Amino acid sequence: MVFIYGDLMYTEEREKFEEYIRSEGLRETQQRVHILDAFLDVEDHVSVDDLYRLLMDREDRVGYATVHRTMKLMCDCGLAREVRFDDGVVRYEPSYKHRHHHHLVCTRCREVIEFESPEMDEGEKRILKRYGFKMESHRYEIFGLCKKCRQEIDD
Amino acid sequence: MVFIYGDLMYTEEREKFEEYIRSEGLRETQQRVHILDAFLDVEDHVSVDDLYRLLMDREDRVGYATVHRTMKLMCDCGLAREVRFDDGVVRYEPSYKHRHHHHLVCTRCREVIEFESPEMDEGEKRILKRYGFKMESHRYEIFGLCKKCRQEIDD
DNA sequence: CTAGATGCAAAGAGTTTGCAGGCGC
DNA sequence: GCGCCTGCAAACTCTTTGCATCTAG
Repeated sequence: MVFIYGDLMYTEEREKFEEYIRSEGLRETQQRVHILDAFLDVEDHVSVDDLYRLLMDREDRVGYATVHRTMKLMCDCGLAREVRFDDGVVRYEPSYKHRHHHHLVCTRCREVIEFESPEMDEGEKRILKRYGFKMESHRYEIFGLCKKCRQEIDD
Repeated sequence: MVFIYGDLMYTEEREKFEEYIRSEGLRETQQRVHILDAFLDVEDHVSVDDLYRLLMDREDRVGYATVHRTMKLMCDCGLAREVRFDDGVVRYEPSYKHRHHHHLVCTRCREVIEFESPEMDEGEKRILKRYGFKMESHRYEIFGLCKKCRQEIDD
């Protein structure tokens, strides 16, 4: 995907964002736009700190608290989704048009691989039925060594 | 299970603990024993704060930091396991002789139901193979409404 | 006796909040 | 211009650490 800095890309996401802003009577501020752009550029699981640094590098000045507040807003409008791995830091991943998936997290190089598994979704349905549980969200994370790290360790 | 306060129960766990203490050249202090007993009594997913309060109620005086340090120790010796749900607090669950399982977490009453699912374990194996990933640990959590809460909401 | 353990308090790390001033609309 | 938003700093929450003191072995 070609990287274009600024407002040219992510038309659909921008529309969804603006629609939400309008429907809630909120305001489309420069900061919110910059944070959204940065978030969509990254295509990864980013912490508030990651985003803040990126924005500083781009000289889009924002406060730390604003990044926090804005990412919550992005979750509310369906563009982002919270993810927590095992280090106690909240990360965000794109949610719009991203199917729900799970994660393989390498404990050595910290790479995150996303996967889907229809057979596991089946198993899940059965569990929900068995316990009469109504799912709102779920997460499945496998921690361990990725292929590359396994090979490097064996050397 | 009959509740007996103090040192009479959990013989196997105590042995495992003492064996670990010995093998590492550590010390079997009153605090460690009290914390272990409290932890095993609870039979639930407890935070350090939960344990600390319980110990205060029992008038087993310990410091907050000691509970933290001791629960890490319990993880090292295989008697406890860390769990993180979606609120950023580390909880611990018994690990010894408890098969690995997953969690249904009710977002309304905070009840935690444990489940196992062989068919999902199968799916998992396939995923690991596909990505050449070596699993060290995993977790699967489903958040939503438990049966009881669903019914209460419908009323 | 003496290393390891404890308890306290202070420091960290991440997140949230209160409020004066700024800026969309 | 009104009211939401921002940025800062301070408050909060949970966890970790430094250090004098205590204690198990």
